[in-house]
Amino acid sequence: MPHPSAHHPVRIDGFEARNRLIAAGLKLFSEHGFEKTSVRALAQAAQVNVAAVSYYFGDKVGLYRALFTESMGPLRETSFDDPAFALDEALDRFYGDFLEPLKAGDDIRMVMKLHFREMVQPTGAWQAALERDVRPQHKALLRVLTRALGLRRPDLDAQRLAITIAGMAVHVFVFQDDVEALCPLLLSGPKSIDAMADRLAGYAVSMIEGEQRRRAAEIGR
Amino acid sequence: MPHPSAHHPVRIDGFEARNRLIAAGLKLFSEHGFEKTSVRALAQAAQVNVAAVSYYFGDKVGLYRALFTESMGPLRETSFDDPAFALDEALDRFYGDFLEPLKAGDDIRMVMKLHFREMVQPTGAWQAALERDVRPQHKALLRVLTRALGLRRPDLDAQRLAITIAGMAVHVFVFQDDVEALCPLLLSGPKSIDAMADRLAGYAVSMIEGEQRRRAAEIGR
DNA sequence: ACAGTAAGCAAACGATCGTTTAATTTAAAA
DNA sequence: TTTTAAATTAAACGATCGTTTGCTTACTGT
Repeated sequence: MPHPSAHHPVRIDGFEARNRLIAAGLKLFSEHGFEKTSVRALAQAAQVNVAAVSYYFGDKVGLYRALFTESMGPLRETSFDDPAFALDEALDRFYGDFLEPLKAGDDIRMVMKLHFREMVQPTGAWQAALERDVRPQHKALLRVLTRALGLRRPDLDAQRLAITIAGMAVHVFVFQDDVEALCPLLLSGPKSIDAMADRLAGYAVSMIEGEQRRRAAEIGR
Repeated sequence: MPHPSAHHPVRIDGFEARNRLIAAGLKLFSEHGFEKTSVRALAQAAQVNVAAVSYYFGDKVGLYRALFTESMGPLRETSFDDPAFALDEALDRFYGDFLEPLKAGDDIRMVMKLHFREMVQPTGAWQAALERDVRPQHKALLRVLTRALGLRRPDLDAQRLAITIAGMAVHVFVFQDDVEALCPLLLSGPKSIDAMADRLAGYAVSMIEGEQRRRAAEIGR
């Protein structure tokens, strides 16, 4: 009775229950977290039997891992660190790409919420995603910054800048709900999100220019 | 057999077990979250009987609420928005005050971790703390910004700035572990934290100056 | 010394959890 | 139609959860 993902099943309609479980898991896990979502609640939301979870995914964490990896879709190509880009162009692309999923439907928003929930409550699935998705983006950003600051290798202050600039993008996702509660107009609709990405890029440019001045002044004295 | 917090108990040594439970709860809740921390694990860590939790706090969430409010200590006076301060002074104080708890012992760090964990996994205790602690800080920050931008009332772009500037401080707390994993030197020791607060204030100043220029250019065209 | 009360404890309670079992239904292959 | 295996189901499993129950211990005040 192993779940059929190993030896490909013949039946097609059986995957409908599987898909419904994925959808229900995405909704419930992102809403209430992994621990507070019971298998029975998942089954009820997906309108399947309780046993379907272990039947299709082995166990509860199997379902979690499956929707965590499957629902993320293909990894977007990141190329904002192309030396051909000016600094503001690169940052425009960085924030534009980063916040773009926010404009899509609720599904992707739930996936994002799941991911960033994992950062605070690591269940193990995050570590893999971090190494594969976040680390390259961070290193690319660090490359852009070292170039902008005229460094050969990133130093501690370049790291501080990179962490902060990336953190501004992350912040929009993580505290999405709080932000919307505080100021609903700030992230409503694609227009507002584009504007936010625009502003964030502007902020980052200002920060980098300020850092350039700070370094110049520090060398001067 | 109601827990003695209502009718103040006479015995003193009984509070030792209570204090140990608070300490253990602070540690375990901040490490593993509320759901994944069992009452038995709490009792074992505090070296008390399982029944002690309901004896002293009524139930598990009673312990949680108690340590959530008690361990936070007296609310710090926030006065960074004094009009007498220059912009950079105000922001220095803002980030300095905000990050100062990071320099203290592990206890306060755990309290902070608890608080920001609540933001992602609200258990209800957060909403009260948000209205009482965060909202005033945010409004004060907004006051500083409207003054710096020469506005009469905060507009959408001022809100964007405020959210981002505050978010940079929050980010340090929430992703403290990830940041330390990525670059251990960035937040180790009071010196590094002071430096981080210093840089963040500088970033914020740069952002605000950039925003001033952006507004001037927008009016110009 | 003795009564009164807070504190501490082992044990058990009922509920819910994730998971498994065994039997039945369904539908494609023979 | 018969066969075969996947899909689905109700029921139960063992474990763990938060909490409660009596009972014993230790201390205080009269």
